[in-house]
Amino acid sequence: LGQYYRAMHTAYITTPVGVFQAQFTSRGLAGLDLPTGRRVASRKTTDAPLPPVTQRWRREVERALLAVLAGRPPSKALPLDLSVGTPFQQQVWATLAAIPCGQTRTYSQIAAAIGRPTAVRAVGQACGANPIPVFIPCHRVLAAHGGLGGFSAGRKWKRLLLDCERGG
DNA sequence: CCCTAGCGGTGCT
DNA sequence: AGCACCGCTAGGG
Repeated sequence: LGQYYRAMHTAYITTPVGVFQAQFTSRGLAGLDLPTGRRVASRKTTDAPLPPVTQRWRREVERALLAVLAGRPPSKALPLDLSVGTPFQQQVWATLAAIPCGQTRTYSQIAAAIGRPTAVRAVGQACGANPIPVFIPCHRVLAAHGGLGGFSAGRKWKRLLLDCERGG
């Protein structure tokens, strides 16, 4: 398996809706920060030098992000590093990753899917701890009775991502 | 619509 | 050990 470097490399990815910030470890994409209104225009967006593998991953993430925002599912799976989570969180995140594009689930359904039907609120917390939004699609999890539910980067982003996937 | 009680994982002390 | 968070939910005004 080789050595595992937890140290992160940061890369900035510019899109029509703002500048995303990606963190990479030696295993792949480990974190994605969505644009926060104030960072969009003025913040520095120049990457420090990246190792060649990371440069390639950066291009893949950029391509995938632009595809998602254009309403198309990404063509290839990205290397994701989800090693930071607890076992419970990793179960939740794996279940999120299995929700097909264009579909949604409720927090209760996720809880049932991992065999903890009453841990609904903990599922919500695990969704909030998801370090790779968009690609671990926590935005596809909605509240039980038609509510949008929360989103760590703000409900505005949740709606935008859902609109991208619904509109086609 | 609101409010409330109950829920379970996580992190801090 | 205890305790205060939370992207929740079902039930009842």
